[in-house]
Amino acid sequence: MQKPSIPKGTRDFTPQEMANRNYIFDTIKEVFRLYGFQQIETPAIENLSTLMGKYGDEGDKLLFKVLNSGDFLAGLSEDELRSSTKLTPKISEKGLRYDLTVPFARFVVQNRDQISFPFKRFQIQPVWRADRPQRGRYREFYQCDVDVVGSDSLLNELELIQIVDDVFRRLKINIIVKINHRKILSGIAEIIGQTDKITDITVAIDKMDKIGLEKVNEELSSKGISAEAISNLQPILKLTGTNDQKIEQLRLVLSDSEIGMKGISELETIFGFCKTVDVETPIELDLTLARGLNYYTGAIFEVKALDVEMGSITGGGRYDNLTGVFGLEGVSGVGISFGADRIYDVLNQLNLYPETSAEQTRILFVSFGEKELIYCLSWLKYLRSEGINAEIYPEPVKMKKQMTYADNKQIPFVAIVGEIEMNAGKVMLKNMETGNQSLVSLVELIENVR
RNA sequence: GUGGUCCUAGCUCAGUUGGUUAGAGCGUCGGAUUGUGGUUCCGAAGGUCGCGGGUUCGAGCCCCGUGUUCCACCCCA
Repeated sequence: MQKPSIPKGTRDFTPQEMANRNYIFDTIKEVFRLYGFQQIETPAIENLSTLMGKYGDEGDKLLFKVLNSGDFLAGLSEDELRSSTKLTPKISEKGLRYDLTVPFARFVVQNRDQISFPFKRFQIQPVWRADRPQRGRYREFYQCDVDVVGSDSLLNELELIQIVDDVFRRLKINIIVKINHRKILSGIAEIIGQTDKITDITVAIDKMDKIGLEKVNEELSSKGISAEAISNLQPILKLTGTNDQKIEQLRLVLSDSEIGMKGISELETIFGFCKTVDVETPIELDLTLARGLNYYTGAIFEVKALDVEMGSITGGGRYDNLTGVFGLEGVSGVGISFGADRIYDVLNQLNLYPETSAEQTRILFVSFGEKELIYCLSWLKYLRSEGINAEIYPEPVKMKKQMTYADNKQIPFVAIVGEIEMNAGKVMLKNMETGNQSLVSLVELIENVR
């Protein structure tokens, strides 16, 4: 017999774990709806043509590809069989979704006749990445995306920040929102005369936190960025002070860059909005925040948990033309993605789950024979019609066994039914916590259990 | 993709310089208790020591390969 196992980076979830996970999903959903977002779903598999080339070379490598059906090797030449880059497109035309944003862009383009803009959607589904699993990193994990497309207004950015504030307040996780702007990063590249190196620059300074200033400079240098440019970059990397102070300093440095100044003014607007509505969560302008995905064009966000060592638990930003690659130009979008599994890890480490779980059985019927089982059925039906979670132990086995079942499932009430109870038209109701029990009628039962 | 690390019962882990028949706790099942769980006591089941090869009279222990776990890099939620 083989030992069963699951693929690396995937997990099973027990009933208790699912109760905890649903607490997260339900909280997030509730907040999303509060802001007027509507749920959609898209398929787990997409055409590879939809996915490839949207996440950079690295992303393409991390896509799970699905083998074609049938004799997929038929008619292939020697040459094609030997090169995996030539072979892959021949034998696989579908892949598992890598995130929810690109499938959403596809959805918008394909269903534009049924969508009125601005379109506010949320989507909670698993995504798959052929990454090496490690702490906070899985091959299958859930993202909870909220996006607004078809509106350039920075009020959307504000609402996303409010949603973040709201969700993590409800989950009782202390966070900091880091914010940056792609146009400011572009402005910086422009000022130091390295516009073509914008990706290398952002990737390098994204690591400031992790590897420090010196190593970042080394990496910049190894990417072929001149010593002069690196030296021009230093004041920006070392920016300190409040957000307002940082913006003042940036305004000086970027005064000759039109795009940079545009970014500054957008961020100022967003900060202004946040003050207007009193967002309490700390928000920090962090120029080292770059985010890998290259489709962002405006504000970019990232959320870090303050009390736990963990990668970002939420992230997103504005992308001006995501639908362009699918043939719909001029639709701007902004969105964020809550990493449900990392949030789950944070909650587990801090043990922040609420005491009560609504998914529990309230009362278990325990019986001694076939007649008693039948007697219980109408009671069960009535309790359920009253919205009380009730179940019956389906076999009249030894009482100890049935009681243990109730105990393990932490069911607070047990109704014991034998001949005495049946003859009286009642049940013996036992409170499992106190151990007290009494003979009760149906009406009394509901009063006690509810 | 690169480097390191872990793996012994369902779970958490002991296991001496390589030496007879591999242990414990928890959990499971049965009994003490024919209509009463969470406490207690007694008993039982449960293992190809990740897998494959090698060294040896003899391998859970040493060597090689491989898978997996966790960690770091790359990248990312």
